[in-house]
Amino acid sequence: MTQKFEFLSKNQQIIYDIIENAKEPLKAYSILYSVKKKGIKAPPQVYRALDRLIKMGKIHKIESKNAFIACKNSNCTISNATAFSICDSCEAITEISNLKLSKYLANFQDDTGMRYNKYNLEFFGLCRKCKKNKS
Amino acid sequence: MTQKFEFLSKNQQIIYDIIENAKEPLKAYSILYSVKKKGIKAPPQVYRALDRLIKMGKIHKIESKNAFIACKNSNCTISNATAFSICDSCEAITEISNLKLSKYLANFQDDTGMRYNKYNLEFFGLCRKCKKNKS
DNA sequence: ATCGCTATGTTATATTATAACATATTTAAT
DNA sequence: ATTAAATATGTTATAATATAACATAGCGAT
Ligand SMILES: [Zn+2]
Ligand SMILES: [Zn+2]
Ligand SMILES: [Zn+2]
Ligand SMILES: [Zn+2]
Repeated sequence: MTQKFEFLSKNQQIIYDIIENAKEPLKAYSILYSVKKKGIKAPPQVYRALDRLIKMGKIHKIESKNAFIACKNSNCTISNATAFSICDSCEAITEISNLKLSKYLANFQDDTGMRYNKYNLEFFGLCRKCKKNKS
Repeated sequence: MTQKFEFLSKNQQIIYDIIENAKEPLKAYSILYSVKKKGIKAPPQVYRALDRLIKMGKIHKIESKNAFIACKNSNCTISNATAFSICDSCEAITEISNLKLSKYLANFQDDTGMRYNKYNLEFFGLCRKCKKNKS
């Protein structure tokens, strides 16, 4: 297992498990609802865990959806370079793990010469299934 | 003037003018506050205008900041391909208009062969000024 | 044992965004 | 000009997302 030596606190572990086992990105309040039975009762508890999991690179936030997804990409445990594929029809979301793309973007500098240490890219289109259904 | 032949309704024009003249991206409720004197009183009026301006490509939403910025990039009046540079320190935000980048991303296909008709990219780093101030 | 740091618990509130419905205005067809 | 459809606006209420502020608990290092 590519298990990094990073400990999760109790709440962090509870919340990570839920996100990790979900089939789709989860919203903060849906997470809150799921963890009520585990004793986590209030939004700050959820948001604090989310913040830390993001900083650790264990999860990412899909900004255009306000939803959280577990990182399946052992490369980006630093959470500073993320790319997602989002289907406009069924909302299926997957993390893109493409070395050429990440290299291209990590090395990108704009016309003023500014360099970046972090990026987030969200692609939208129709996934295979939805494209088929339309044709 | 590269004035496109697209009419803005009264509220759309009021709200576009404010965003266009702002030095930085504006939040919806700060726009609402600014336009109270023009008779726009409620959030839905602002959000509706924002939605339509976005669809027209006249403005873009900075997803990571929930803020709205006028498009200065005559290319992207279709709003389907956006890239921004965001300074982590002073929050300066500018739209990146780089032909190589936009071509690369428009033609990108992931490992499953999926193609995209829209993307949004947000780069983070330190702008020139902030980098200087740190050194 | 005490200090400093991190995590947690809790209440209240701030911020962002939409639902739902009524009315008005514009556009296009008859 | 009359009507119908489509678009835009006005209005109230509420939903959804996120943070402030403060109190308490746990834990590791000196
Ligand atoms: Zn990842
Ligand atoms: Zn799909
Ligand atoms: Zn633009
Ligand atoms: Zn700066």
